[in-house]
Amino acid sequence: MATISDVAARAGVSTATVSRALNGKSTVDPELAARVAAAADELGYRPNGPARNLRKQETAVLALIISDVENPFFTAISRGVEDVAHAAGFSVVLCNSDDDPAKEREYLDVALQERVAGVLLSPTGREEGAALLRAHATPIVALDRPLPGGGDTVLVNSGSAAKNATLHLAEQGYVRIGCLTGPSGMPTADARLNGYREGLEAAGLADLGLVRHTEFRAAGARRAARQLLDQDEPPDALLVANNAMVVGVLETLGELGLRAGRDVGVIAFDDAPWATLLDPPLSVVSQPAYDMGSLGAQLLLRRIGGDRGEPTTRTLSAHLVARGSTERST
Amino acid sequence: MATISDVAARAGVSTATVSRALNGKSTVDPELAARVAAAADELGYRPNGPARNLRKQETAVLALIISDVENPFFTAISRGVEDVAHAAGFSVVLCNSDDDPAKEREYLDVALQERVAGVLLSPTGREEGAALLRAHATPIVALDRPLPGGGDTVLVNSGSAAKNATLHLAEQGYVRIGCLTGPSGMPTADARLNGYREGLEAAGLADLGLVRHTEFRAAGARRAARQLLDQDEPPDALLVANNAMVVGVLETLGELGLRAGRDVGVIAFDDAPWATLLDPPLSVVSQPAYDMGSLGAQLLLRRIGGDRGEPTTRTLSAHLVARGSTERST
DNA sequence: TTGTACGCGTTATCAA
DNA sequence: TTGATAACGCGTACAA
Repeated sequence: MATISDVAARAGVSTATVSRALNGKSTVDPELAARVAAAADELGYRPNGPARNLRKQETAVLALIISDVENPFFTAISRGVEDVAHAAGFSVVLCNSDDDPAKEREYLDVALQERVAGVLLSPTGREEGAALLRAHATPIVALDRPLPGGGDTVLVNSGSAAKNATLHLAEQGYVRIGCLTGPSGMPTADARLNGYREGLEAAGLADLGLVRHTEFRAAGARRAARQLLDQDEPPDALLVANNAMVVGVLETLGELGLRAGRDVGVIAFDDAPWATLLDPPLSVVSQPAYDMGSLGAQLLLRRIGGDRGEPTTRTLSAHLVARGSTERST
Repeated sequence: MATISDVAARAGVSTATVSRALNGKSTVDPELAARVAAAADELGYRPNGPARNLRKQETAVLALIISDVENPFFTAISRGVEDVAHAAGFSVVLCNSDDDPAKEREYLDVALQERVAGVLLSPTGREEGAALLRAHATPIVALDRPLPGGGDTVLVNSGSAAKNATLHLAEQGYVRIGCLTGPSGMPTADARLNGYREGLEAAGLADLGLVRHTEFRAAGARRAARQLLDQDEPPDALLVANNAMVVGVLETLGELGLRAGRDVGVIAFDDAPWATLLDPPLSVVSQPAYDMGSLGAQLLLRRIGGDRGEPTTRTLSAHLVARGSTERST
């Protein structure tokens, strides 16, 4: 592949002039610049990225470490990140941690090694990973979940949204409200559970212990829902902590011949295009995932740009979308 | 950040020895190797990726250029790619082309500039992009859509799957079968349309011109479905070319008070977790997206490994999953 | 305004 | 087995 000296030779100038011309420095004779441009074009010259990165001691690459691209919540985040990054001339390397601390750590190592300009991380839990990055002065922004040691963070008010959702269920007349949340120890799972409990209390409802922890997936939720609903005194409503899980819950309802809304109130985190297609339509807590991604990327780019201000935490608002699955009369 | 010479100084050896020790060359005294490892550990040393890439004239990075990560079909592909790449020690940079040739071209430029080891591309259409890569000897694998100039490709038999889906509708007693497909000129859209026409013919049904082209999104499909169904002689069944579009179609059915299956048979490309939650459950043509990704990555890695064999095209099979939305009696 | 020459951090070659 | 040294391709300080 053609190098800068090939271009220089062809244009009859020095490599320095080529570099200057191609990088748009003003201090270059227009005629020479034209010759250089022509030569570069003819040779199909592309600056060698690694060489340039080495020389400049910086890259235009962001690492985005999330649990799973197949989760619509995270794909929306990643789309927000990508759009902002791309507009600023940055590339994004995407990493699936599968919520596995070891995998997360591994990707952080790669990010460090490749000298990425910054990292967007949805932390699996209590990490020493954060310290790792800080020690190497690589800017980092936490998404969706806080970073143990602090730092720039973009969150959603999961807890209060869960509380509101619980209150909404209570207002609709449900009295035995249960909750399916994620693995205990995972911040979002815990926040939603706490919000749920606050909601029960605020509504004056007793906590009947109708709670199950499971991984954030349909299969686990299916089992958990089955357990809860097979009890002697089953819940008459469920707050479900994410989109994948509610699929399992609704399947289980179907198997048991129960109808969402009428028999069991259902509300879940994360809206989806298909939520309105269900019968009854699914009530949800809609999270601004795309905005989280784009805001996080903006924060990160500011740091990369040299901002040394205090760490900021931005908390975005989820909002409740009431549909038929939380109406008894449905 | 610590460099290799820092480590060398601390361990009291030369940089060459450090390099050898850290890269596990056998020709290094165990005791020295231990000293090096200790020094590297104490300094928190990470080899400088760009420097190494420059020196080795190769990177362990794959570029994946798809139209949109928010499309579940492509996220499944990207997950397949990522898993295989990661297992082989490669990173993946993810790019959303939005089916815009200009954006695709831009990303190809970046990929070339960063000297990625290879590219996985879902081509927007008739490209000169392929030629670009070939000219620079960067291995490329086309996913889901063929590359104009040929080359390694992983496809799905969209066309025959569409034909089967059409035959299935005909067998179920539908006689005025329409088709909503993607933009004309896009290979998958055209293949599905052609398959649909073959299906009509094989079933002995007249082609009534019940075809609409739209972008692969819900909004376009909504308008198109409305147009078709508002006709004097509307279709009694629809073959829909993807998952996002069928959301628009089903919404439109709902607005018009029509029931899938009973009033209008519906079958769409791409299965989804929520397809069975609908009433009636949605019949689909299920595509092996994850496998496409992982197979594509394997093909690419083989090329990167130096395989100079003939270009291969692998065509995977989609399969029909009949559910309630293609049953008149539902 | 242009050119020469150095160094970014590694790995690979060659002698020792 | 080890060390000195030369690249890899680029950007930039300095000299012209």
